[in-house]
Amino acid sequence: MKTPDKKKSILEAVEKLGKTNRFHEIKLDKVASTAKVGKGTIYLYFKDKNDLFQQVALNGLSEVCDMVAEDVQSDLPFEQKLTAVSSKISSFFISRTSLMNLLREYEAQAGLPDKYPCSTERKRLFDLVLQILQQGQQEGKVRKDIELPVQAVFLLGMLRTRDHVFRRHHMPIPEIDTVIDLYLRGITTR
Amino acid sequence: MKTPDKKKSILEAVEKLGKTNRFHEIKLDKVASTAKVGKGTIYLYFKDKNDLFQQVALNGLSEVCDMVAEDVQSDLPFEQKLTAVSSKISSFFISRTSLMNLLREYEAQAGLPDKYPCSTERKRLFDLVLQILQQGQQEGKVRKDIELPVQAVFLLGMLRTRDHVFRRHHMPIPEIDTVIDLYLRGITTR
Amino acid sequence: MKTPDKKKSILEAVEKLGKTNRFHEIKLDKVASTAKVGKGTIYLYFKDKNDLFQQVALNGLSEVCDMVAEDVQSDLPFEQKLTAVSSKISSFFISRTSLMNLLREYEAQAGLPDKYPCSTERKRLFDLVLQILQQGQQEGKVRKDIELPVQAVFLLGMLRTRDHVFRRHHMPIPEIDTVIDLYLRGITTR
Amino acid sequence: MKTPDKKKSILEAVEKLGKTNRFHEIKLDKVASTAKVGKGTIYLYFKDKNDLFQQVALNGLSEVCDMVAEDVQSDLPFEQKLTAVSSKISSFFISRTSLMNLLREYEAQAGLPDKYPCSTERKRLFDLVLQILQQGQQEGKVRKDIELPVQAVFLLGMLRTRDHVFRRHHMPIPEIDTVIDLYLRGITTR
DNA sequence: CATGAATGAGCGTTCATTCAT
DNA sequence: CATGAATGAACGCTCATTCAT
Repeated sequence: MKTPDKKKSILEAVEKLGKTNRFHEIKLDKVASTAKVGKGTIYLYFKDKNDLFQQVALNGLSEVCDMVAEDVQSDLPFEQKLTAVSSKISSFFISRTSLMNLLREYEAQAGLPDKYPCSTERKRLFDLVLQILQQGQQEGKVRKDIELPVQAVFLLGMLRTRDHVFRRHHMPIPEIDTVIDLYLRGITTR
Repeated sequence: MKTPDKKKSILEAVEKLGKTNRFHEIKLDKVASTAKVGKGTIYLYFKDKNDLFQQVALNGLSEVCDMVAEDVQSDLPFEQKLTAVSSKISSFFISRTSLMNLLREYEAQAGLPDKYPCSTERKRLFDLVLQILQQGQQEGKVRKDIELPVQAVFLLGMLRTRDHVFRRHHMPIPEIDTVIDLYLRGITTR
Repeated sequence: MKTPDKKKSILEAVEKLGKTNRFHEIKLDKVASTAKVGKGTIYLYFKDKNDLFQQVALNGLSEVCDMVAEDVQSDLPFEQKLTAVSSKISSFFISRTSLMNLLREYEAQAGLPDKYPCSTERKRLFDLVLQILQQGQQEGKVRKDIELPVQAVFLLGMLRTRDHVFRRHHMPIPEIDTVIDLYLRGITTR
Repeated sequence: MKTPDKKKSILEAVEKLGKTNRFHEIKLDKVASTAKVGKGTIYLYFKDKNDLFQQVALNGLSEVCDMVAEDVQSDLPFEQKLTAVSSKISSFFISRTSLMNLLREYEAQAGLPDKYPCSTERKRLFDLVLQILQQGQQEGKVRKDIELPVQAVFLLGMLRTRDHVFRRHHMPIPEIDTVIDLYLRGITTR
């Protein structure tokens, strides 16, 4: 096994364990044995437990961002692009729930507002969404009386809601088209 | 100091400490000293740490539910009632961010879907929101092509987003009217 | 309930609880509730937990001593007296196993050799047995080549063995006559 | 210091501390410092405090059993074999009083009759003694009117008495020959 | 580089004891 | 006298981190 493989298998082990445990309940002993790596090895690649977990979260976020970035570049019309990107983000959230939980746990803590590396990646995703909305606005399809960043935040919020809340309460997850429809047109009858 | 005061001050201490720490980082020693109570006293009123934290969360939820329940009974028209209730929920979320974090930490853990008491209270809040949307539908103001529970979930999701995301990213929190406007009419221009 | 009753019911509670628990596992909370007495009341009659338990043991020992003392005064011939007394001691041991366990737990600890009050009572029992053996020696029935105190110790030892070991290993308890027969004549064929 | 040494020094530390304290009074902190070992190290070799103490007791018992087993195989005549073995058992008891106290504390607790590993070792010692008595019976030297197991129990009982009672009451410990003599011939004059 | 035995600070929890009522 | 709510010292155990190999 080559060196960088060890780092990777450690990161994967954490995410895997996250599927069945709250993150702060994961023990490094378990991570090491799951990754089939000595416990000391973890400290070769990560400063400490916090750093390890942060990198897990960061890795995941980067992955979505990269995927989404491609779509944003395409020259689809606004609605289609919005739907395509939202679908990607949301299914990523859903398939890697544990990772999103980790992120949430980390961000729940008070301190770390800017200094911490996930923010940068978060910002990148946010900017990508913003770009789409700007395109929509240029196409005259998006409201101008509400600031775009606010609108962007709520799109991401709805996608996260789709990912988390329904499953938690044993409700069927709505189609992504339904979500986008709600986002675009609201709940009001026409 | 009489008995119920001690229990209350313990609950308050936890919530206070939650403002500056992730909940699983709160030490009972600190809770005791913050509440100005002996460490053993905690165990007079709570089975263990988990029980204590669960009661903190439950208490908070019940409080919102009670507040909201009143408004739901009023005979305001749909939009006004929706705004009023949303405002209450959201400002409660905002003023007790630490408590919502606690709730989230608890719900992030795998098991405990129904058995745990917060679910009941959560459901109550959900049902209250649902009632309002039903009224809206009877007034012909709410879409019928999307199931009401789905719409209810997203309202609560947006309120939570308002509470959490903006502050985390140092963006100004949008007015509750803006949020409701987005929720009602979506981002699309008319 | 008159005052001295409280003390008595506390003592009884301890002995009762000793039937199902090792003594050092008994909590004063449980003692108080078993005795139907406030927890503070225990400290009205006993200096502390140690004192309480010591008095329980002492009480029990005194009881046997008193019972045995009567028989020792009787003018039965040696063997009969020996059997009668042994029977009394042993059945007392058996019926109050928990109390004997307490005594054993207390005496297992290093310090307390003389100063502690049970020794006196122990000595009294020992002296009573010694008296019987002296009578036996006067009647010419007891060996003179082995010191009487040694013989006395082993009689008590055998009675304690009868009480404890057999039950612990699920063996039928031998008749007291068998025990005395072994004690008097040994295991050798004639 | 290599691995098995650590386990051994922990076991020895417990036994050493047992000489001056009742066993349930021994704190793991003290065990660790006495063994010159980190507190956590104890948990590398033992499941918990109970397991540690049980292994201490078990170890000791096994040791006597092994020693005694040799002698039982020898082809000495009955009385000599009995004396030799008894001497070994008793001096072991005496030199490891603390360990026997531990055993007693463990066996004093209610449940655990068979399930717990010391029972097996106890049984082994018992069986060895039984073998000697059987030999004695074959040589026509041991009574047949009393069941051998009963006789075996009382031999062990007397040895334990020799170990414990005399020292506790500051009496000189009788010679092992005296004890065996009493056991073989009883207290009666011939 | 890689390991995992060893560590010990730190936590949740218990329970004998106190004292205001 | 009697109570039991309140206390906090003390314990068993965990687990992130280190370091000798």
